Formats: sequence, structure tokens, C-alpha cells
Amino acid sequence: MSRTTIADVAREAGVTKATVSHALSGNRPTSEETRAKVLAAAEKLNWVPSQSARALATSRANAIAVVLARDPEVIANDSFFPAFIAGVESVLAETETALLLQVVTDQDAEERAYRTLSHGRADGALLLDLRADDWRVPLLTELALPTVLVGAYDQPTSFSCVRTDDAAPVRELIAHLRAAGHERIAHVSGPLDYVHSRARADAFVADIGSDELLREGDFTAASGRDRTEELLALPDRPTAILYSNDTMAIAGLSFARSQGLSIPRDLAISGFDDDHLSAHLSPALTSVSSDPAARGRAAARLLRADIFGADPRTEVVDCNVVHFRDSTAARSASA
Amino acid sequence: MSRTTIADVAREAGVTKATVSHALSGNRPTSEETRAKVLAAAEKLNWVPSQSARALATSRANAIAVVLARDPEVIANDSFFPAFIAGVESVLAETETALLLQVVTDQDAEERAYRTLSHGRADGALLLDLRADDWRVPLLTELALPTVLVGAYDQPTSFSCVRTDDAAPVRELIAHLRAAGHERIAHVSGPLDYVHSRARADAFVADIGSDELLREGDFTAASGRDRTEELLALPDRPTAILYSNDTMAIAGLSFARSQGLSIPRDLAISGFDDDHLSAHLSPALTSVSSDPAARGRAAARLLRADIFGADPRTEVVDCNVVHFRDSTAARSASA
DNA sequence: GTGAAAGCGCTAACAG
DNA sequence: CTGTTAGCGCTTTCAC
Repeated sequence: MSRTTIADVAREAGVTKATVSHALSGNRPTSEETRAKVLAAAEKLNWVPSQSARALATSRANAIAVVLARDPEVIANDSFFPAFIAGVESVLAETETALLLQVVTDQDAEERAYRTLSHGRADGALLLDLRADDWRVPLLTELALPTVLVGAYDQPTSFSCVRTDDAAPVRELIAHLRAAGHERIAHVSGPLDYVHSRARADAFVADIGSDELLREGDFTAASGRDRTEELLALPDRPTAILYSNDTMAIAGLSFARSQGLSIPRDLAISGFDDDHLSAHLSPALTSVSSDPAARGRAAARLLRADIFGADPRTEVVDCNVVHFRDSTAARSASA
Repeated sequence: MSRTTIADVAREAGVTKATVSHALSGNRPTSEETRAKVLAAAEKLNWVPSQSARALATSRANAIAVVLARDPEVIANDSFFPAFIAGVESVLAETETALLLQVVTDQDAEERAYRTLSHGRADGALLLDLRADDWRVPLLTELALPTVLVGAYDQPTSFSCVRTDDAAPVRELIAHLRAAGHERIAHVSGPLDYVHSRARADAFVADIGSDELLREGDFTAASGRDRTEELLALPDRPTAILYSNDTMAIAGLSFARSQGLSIPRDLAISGFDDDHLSAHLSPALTSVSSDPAARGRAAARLLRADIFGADPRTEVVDCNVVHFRDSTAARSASA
């Protein structure tokens, strides 16, 4: 509770509050001399302007928000999020903007969170885990809160977007597996109302020509296991499974092994998001890395531009790269 | 920019601003009737009080801060942090408190961050990655910002602490390895100025009786590899290595293998923090899980209590459990 | 039980 | 170039 206020500094420097304010913000010309006096006084008193007072006066919070409506388990096991946040922070740091993180448990709380945030707490928001026809988009539009949508979004929108091509790596994986002789290729997706899960699943179905071997998971290990069990119980079981994240892939791998299958000989497996340990598994897991930090940086930059009044833009950050590893290595013989 | 303010609600309800304020906060008795009118008006106008105005008036930001001075690489590969944050959020959610996350790159920025935060932006802070004689402790004391120290802290302090017993799992691991016949046991620690790294290293040295086989790493894969190389080059090389996190352990494991060693036959290996994939590596990695979410919850509760004026307390969250897996399995014969 | 009015600490017209 | 004066939207005495 630094008691020193702008008034103390003004007194110390022998000027008025307004002068102090402007000397520091550079919002109007100030003589070099008074500027120096003000700086000296501020320094001497160790004064830091109150963010809440400034926020109230300028209606700018100097903070942006990320609201997460995720299961704690999924948060903890997600390799995307921390790296994404690190990317966001690296650009926020340049402008001393803070990141407000809020985890909510239900939609009601989420809506309240956005309403509160938009009212003096944050200057903008980053929307993650977009769903088809996401209800948050009209809400944020109504609240007039600058927003950047992270992840594909197909509806026309007036918000900035950070996109990536989720379909390309899926096609690349399928091509690779086909070349290795696989004909029964399955896909365990994330929840299909997530736009990016849907994009991957659509790419899969389009390329394979059927959704017979598509199963919907929810990114947890449990769902990876269960969907794998279903697929392997099929009369004509798949010889390769593409999972929409590494956690499900590994759970699937374990289950397949417990059934006596050998990976990749009997079943090829690939993940998504390339957890930093995936390359060290045995067999090393084929996965798709996507540079979450780069997407975080892009999102933060777009949001900052938006807050400063720039027109919304869509930026495609294309950094998906498939790492082919042993879990999809070519099988020596047969089908 | 919801234009509606408390004045609009007051007008709509036919009362004054003060009444609206009190009706909602319950800060003074209000007749059931006016209370209902106020609630109806607020609902009708979709009004949410401005956080910045409220913060200014009450000098309470309804937010707490976590400042991270970490390398982005370390952030992205850390399995502790996301789960910890999830735990923190789960208790903050109860009181609609937000979490302000700030990542800084140098000490100067970190100090500025704390000064700014303490001045209207946050009501308290969580200190992670404590170092011996941490400079942030006196700073936060000076700023009079309620703070909770997460991780052991040996200096006397007037702040609340969340502790865990880092020594016990180290002793348990050593005992296990000794029982399996290991006599040359090494430890690759984290940076030794971190209090928790130091605690583990001290426990190691105390139990082993020498620091000959102690090497200081920095939690990155590169350092895990390098320290392992040094240890394996020793004339009388260790037969077991305890690493202070899983990332270093896996890097060490890879390096040892590249030298033709077999794990665990020629070299037993254990990690720390129990990344969610560690159990799935091959061999499965022995590691120590520590329930970061529980520590996050404890820290958030202590901080909230502190902000509300409770006396500082130290809470020991003891949830370290060693998961013995194949990477330290008993060797059939010899030394 | 409710109203009126005085701030919280800063910024931003408007004068000079 | 600098000082004066209002607010920003809320909370909180102090009266009634």
C-alpha cells in the first residue's frame, strides 16, 4: 500500500498533478527541465501510478483476459497451453500488459466472467477451444470487447483470428500410412464440437472417404483407451490409428499392447501436439508439433492491434510439422 | 463498454446509488422490498459493477498475482506449473478473484512488476521458485503485499508458506536403490540456489555422506544430458542417477543408452515431478509425484486468508509419493 | 432504512 | 508550456 500518490510527487516537484501525469506519459509537450524534476521526484518517492485509478480514468485496464472452461485434468495434461501462454506473455511484456487468467467450471460462470472482465478489468480477450457456432462470439460482440479467436473459425466474424491448417498434417499422416501399406486407418478425435477437432476429423473423413473408423474422444487418457478398445474389437480392425492428442495416443498404445499387439508392427499409432516427452517414448511417438508459442505471439499481437483500433485480420500461423517416428514405422511385410 | 452504471440502476429502481451498492453488497440492512427492486433493475439493465471503479474505491483489486521469471523453454516443459495454477484457480473461482500472470525476463522487470502490481492491480502474490535468501521477500515486505511463499523457505519470514518435504522422497529413493545393491548413486540437481533443489541435494548429500556424485543441472534436457555425460565418464561411474525432474532424467536416459548402457540393468534412473507421460516411457520412469494442484489450492487459501487479515501460517502439504517403476527395477545380478 | 455528498488517484479538457 | 477543474464509477461516512 504505497501511500504516495501523484499529488505527493507533484508537491515534491513543485508542479501540479497534471504536469506530472503528462511528463510521464508524454501526452503533451513538457519542458525538459520540469520533466527532469518530475522524474527525480517520482524516483525519490518511489512512486508508481495506481493502476486502478488509471484504469478508471482512461477506461483501459492494461490487461487482457483468457478464460478457460476446461476440466482441470485436461489443463494439467495439456502441452499446448503453457507454451501458448509463454508466447502471449512474451509480447505482452513489451507493453507492461498483464494477463488475467480465469478458470471457470460452467457456462454460467463463464458468461459472468466475460461480463465482469469487459467492465473495467480487461481490454480484450483471447478465445481458445472454439466450438462450432460458439456462443461466446456473439456475447463478446455484444460486450464490444476486442477479441482474438485462436484456432480455426468458419463462421464469418468481425474478430481477428489466428488460424492454422489442421487438415494438412492429417492428410500427410494418412499418405504416409498408406504408402506403408495401411488400408484400415482410424481416427480418435477430440470432442467434435471443437472447431479444431472437427477440422481434423473432417480432413480424415474426406481423405479416407468414410467415417466408419472415426471415433470421438475427449482428449483424456480414459477416452483414448476406450475408443481404442472399440476400434480393436471391430471384425476388420484398423492397422493404424491417428489420435488428436498425445495423451489419448499413449493410452491407446498401452491398451493395444495389453491386448498383445505390437506397436508399430500390428498397429501404427500417431498423436498430435507433440508433447516434449513423446519423442522419448518407446516406440517414439509420431506426432504433430504446432509451435504454440508462435500462435500465442500472433494472438497477442493481433489483440493489441485490435485494442489500439486496428482493423481485425486473420493470420495463418502455419507451423504444423509432422514428426514421423517409430510408432508409425513401416511394417516389414503383409497387411 | 457497457455504458450502464450504478446510477442507471439507481434511477431504474427509484433509489440512490448508495442503496444500490448496499443492497448488493449486504453491507448494511436493506428492506426486502427495495432490495428486490434493485436486483430487478440490475438484472434488467444487465449491469455489472465496474471492477476498476470498485478497486479504486475499496483499494482492493480482487486479483492476485503470480510473476514468473522463467525461461520460456522451462515453462513449456514444466509439468508442475499448469496443475498448480489449476489448483489455485479452483479456490479463486469461489470468490470471483482473478489471477494475474506476468512473465518477466530480467530482475529489473520483475521488481517493476511487483511494484506496479502492489499498487492497485493485485491484492496479493504467490511466490514460486524460491531461492536461498530471495531478494523478492524483502521487496514484498516493503510493499506490504500479502504473499504466500510456495516451496520450502528456511529464513524466518512473516509470510505464509506452503511447504513440502523434499528430503523424504530422496531418502526413500536412495534406500530403495541401496536395497537393490547400488553403491554408487549420483544426483543431478536443479539450480542449487533454488530452495527446493537445494533441499533435495542436501538430503542426497546427507544420506550418501558425500557430494562427490552430486552435479548441478538447470532442469533443461541439455543439462540432463551433459551432467550425465560427466558422471558416466567417471572412473568409477555411478550405477544409479537421481534427477531432479523428469526432463533431465529422460535426457540422461537417452544419453546413457547412446553409450550402450541398458536401463535399468547398467544404470538405474529416476526423475521428479512425475510428468503424466513418464509412466508410459520404456522403461517406465520412476518418479516422485507431488500433487501440484493440492499445493495450488493450499497456497490460494492461505493467500486469501492473509488478504482478509488472518495471521500468516505455514502449511505442510505432504503428498510426495515415489512411484517405483521399471527404470529402477532391481538388477538380477552383479554390480 | 435511505439519501446526499465526499472522496479513491488518476487523466483530460479547458484556460491561461 | 503549465495550472485549474472536472470527472471516471464505485463505496462509504454522515445525516435524516
